[in-house]
Amino acid sequence: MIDIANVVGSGDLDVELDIAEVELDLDLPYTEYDPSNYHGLYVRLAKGGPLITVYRSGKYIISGCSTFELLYESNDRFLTELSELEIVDTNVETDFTVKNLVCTAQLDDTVDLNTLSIALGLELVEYEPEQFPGLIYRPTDHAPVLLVFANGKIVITGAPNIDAAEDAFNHLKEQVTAYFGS
DNA sequence: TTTTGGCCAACTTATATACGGCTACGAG
DNA sequence: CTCGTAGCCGTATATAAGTTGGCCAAAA
Repeated sequence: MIDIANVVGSGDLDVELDIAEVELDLDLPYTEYDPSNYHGLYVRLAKGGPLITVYRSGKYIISGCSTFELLYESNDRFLTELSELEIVDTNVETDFTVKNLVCTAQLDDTVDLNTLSIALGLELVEYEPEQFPGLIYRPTDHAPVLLVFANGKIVITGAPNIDAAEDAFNHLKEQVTAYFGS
């Protein structure tokens, strides 16, 4: 079983924006625009909620969602706010899509990461415990990258959808089972 | 030699994971 | 004063975005 920690999506409003003005027009309590720090406008619809980063080009990113539902709901609310200000049409098509999923999972047992490096194939693994305690695994036939920790905890990142994340995790489990036995 | 252009990389955000190092604070 | 602990930072991963700065080379 894997859990979603973060979902990231992006879309395109297809209009050039004066983001300083957009910040004023939105009149929301949790926005931030500091070009000396970063050129994107940060918008949160709720305190501590998902972050929407808006660019001059009209492209935007939503990150920090723990569910797909929250991601799409945030997108809808954001577009509603913008259409109420007549910045975009009510039925604007932004081609909003999920770009990255960060998930966590757990192996049944602890793992010796040095042994696992050999089992997975040294050319697909990065493991430098003095630099970072997790083993980094980039499977050949799976898009996600997996971080494996000695206590059996796993982080799966870079998946475009939940199936890709699950497939990558199942692949890792098969490798572990095949090499270490069940 | 100086200026200009092009290219690439870092920057920022969220998030889980965990380890070493550092700072700060409280207690003995 | 010293020791222990707690909390935070940097280490690394992916991804979208656009700007900016650095570096190198070529032209003036």
